[in-house]
Amino acid sequence: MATKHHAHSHKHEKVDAEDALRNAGLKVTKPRLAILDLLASEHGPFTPDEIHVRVTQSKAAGACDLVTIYRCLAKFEGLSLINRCDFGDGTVRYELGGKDHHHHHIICRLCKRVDSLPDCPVEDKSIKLPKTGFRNVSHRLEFFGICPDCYAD
Amino acid sequence: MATKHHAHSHKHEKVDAEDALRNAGLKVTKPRLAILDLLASEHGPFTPDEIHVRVTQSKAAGACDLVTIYRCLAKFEGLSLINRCDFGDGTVRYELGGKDHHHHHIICRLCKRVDSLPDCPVEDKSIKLPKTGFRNVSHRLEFFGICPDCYAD
DNA sequence: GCTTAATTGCAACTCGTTTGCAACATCGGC
DNA sequence: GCCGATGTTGCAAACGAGTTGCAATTAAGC
Ligand SMILES: [Mn+2]
Ligand SMILES: [Mn+2]
Ligand SMILES: [Zn+2]
Ligand SMILES: [Zn+2]
Repeated sequence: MATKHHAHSHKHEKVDAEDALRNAGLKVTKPRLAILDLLASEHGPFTPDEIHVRVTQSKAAGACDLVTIYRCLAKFEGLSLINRCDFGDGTVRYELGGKDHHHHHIICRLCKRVDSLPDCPVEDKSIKLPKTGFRNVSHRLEFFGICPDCYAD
Repeated sequence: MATKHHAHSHKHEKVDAEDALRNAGLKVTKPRLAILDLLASEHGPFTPDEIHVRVTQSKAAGACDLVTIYRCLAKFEGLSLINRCDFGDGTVRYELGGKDHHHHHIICRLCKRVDSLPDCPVEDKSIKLPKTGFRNVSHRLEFFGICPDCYAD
């Protein structure tokens, strides 16, 4: 259930991103491919600024404006191509996402390192949510602590 | 375990807030009392702006600057007198807090109403946190949904 | 190729929050 | 009660992530 190949393409790494854009009804542009390629190659999550720096430095796409990064990310998020993470530190972060990529993170309070937690404890253990009368309930859950590297003092 | 009375005070409603400030080593000022009184009388949580409006309108304390609200809230939070809530909507909120006031919220995506959930499912059910090697782990958990009032269409 | 609609760059803007600094109020000591 | 040291406040200016208007550019369909 992956890796569909275009008959005439020689750039295999980009086929997935191109397909994703075409399927979403978006035009295939250099900045968009570069963003999707970055997020596919590193889990992140990355801030728009970090994405901008990396995309601009990458040979693939020449420099592009930060505004373009913001606008692409907004589009991608609206189409559920990526997930937005908010760790409450004044900037947002993005990682590749979609339906079945729901997961959570643990962030080191000192070095800010972000680890992804593979399982969602809310879904897994069917935590008893107090009956609130709310419908269509989703959740946001993040953990904070001191990572092994940082408590080696 | 509450309601210590100052021998000479006639303003009984303010004794708690005054004690809290004195115990924290902070000077007792009108804006600080007004903020603590507000948070003691309504659960909130409130944005700094909302606090500013209510404090300024309250007869108790004359107008004070928004900057003062921010500075008081920062001090209070540092001393764990209040808790900061971040619902990811571009502004922060505060409610009375401290050690044993840990709880979570469910926010309506439409009308933005905030309900407090009395129990913490993470602590209650000792959710098996994947062994991350992190120490001193805390968490942030919020729920989002459509409240009963809003899905009456 | 040509047309049209989407995308981009640039500059200006928004808005929550922070900071510098001088005026001021609180508190402990007298 | 007054006084001085220290903490607190108001005002204005700055900050920074994110947004918006608009003209120039480019991808996509024919
Ligand atoms: Mn992740
Ligand atoms: Mn609450
Ligand atoms: Zn989850
Ligand atoms: Zn909890």
